[in-house]
Amino acid sequence: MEALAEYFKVFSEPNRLAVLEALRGGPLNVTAVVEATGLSQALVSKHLKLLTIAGVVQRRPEGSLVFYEVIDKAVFKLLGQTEKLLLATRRHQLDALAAIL
Amino acid sequence: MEALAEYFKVFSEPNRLAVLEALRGGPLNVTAVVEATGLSQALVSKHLKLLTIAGVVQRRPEGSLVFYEVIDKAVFKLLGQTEKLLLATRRHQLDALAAIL
DNA sequence: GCACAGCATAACGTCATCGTGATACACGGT
DNA sequence: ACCGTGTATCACGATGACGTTATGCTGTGC
Repeated sequence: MEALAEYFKVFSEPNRLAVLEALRGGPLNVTAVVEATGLSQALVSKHLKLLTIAGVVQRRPEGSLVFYEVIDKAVFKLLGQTEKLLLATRRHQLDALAAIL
Repeated sequence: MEALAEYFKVFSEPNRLAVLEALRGGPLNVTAVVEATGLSQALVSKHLKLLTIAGVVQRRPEGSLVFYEVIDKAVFKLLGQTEKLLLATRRHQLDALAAIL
């Protein structure tokens, strides 16, 4: 339960999700992620480190560049399913609201 | 993306997950959740409020008691799948470690 | 109408996380 | 060996979340 909450925390940050999303198409180096997301370099570096430690992403130095890659693309499936549940939840809320009004 | 991160944040707290877990079997009133989790009453109340606002849980006063119930049990599916992915991730990490040693 | 149980909220201290700006480090090219 | 690009890290301030203790509120039974 502890560990599960920690894992969820990894995905509970908009900028971190943006970084992940940038990596959906395949490996990118840090600067490319910076350009794709519009975030500061320091911030991207931090988030990538976190994602690496979390085991979501893999670090691969290549010459003077450092490429990052999503290890298990199933994370994107998780993101998708979570979004789906989120939408269903919003529907329920609207239904509940409609039942009152 | 914003909203998705917020939604993930709902599940990124051990005690909140414990509260959810307590509700897996069906509706419970606050005191019952307190007993099931061992958390303080005030804390349980807060987490339940959060879960309610998030649309995960539904509040239903019944006499002097207040029952809470998980609206869409699909959340438990989400928890399960996330845990599965977490385990797979751990496996990858161990594999990577083994490849080095 | 009172007392009590159940639940919610307020106020507070504490701690973690986020983002930034500045700086250090690593590598390749010249 | 030096410079520039790319990346990581540090130090800092700000913000927000969590948990506790204490107090309020609501409904029930006497």
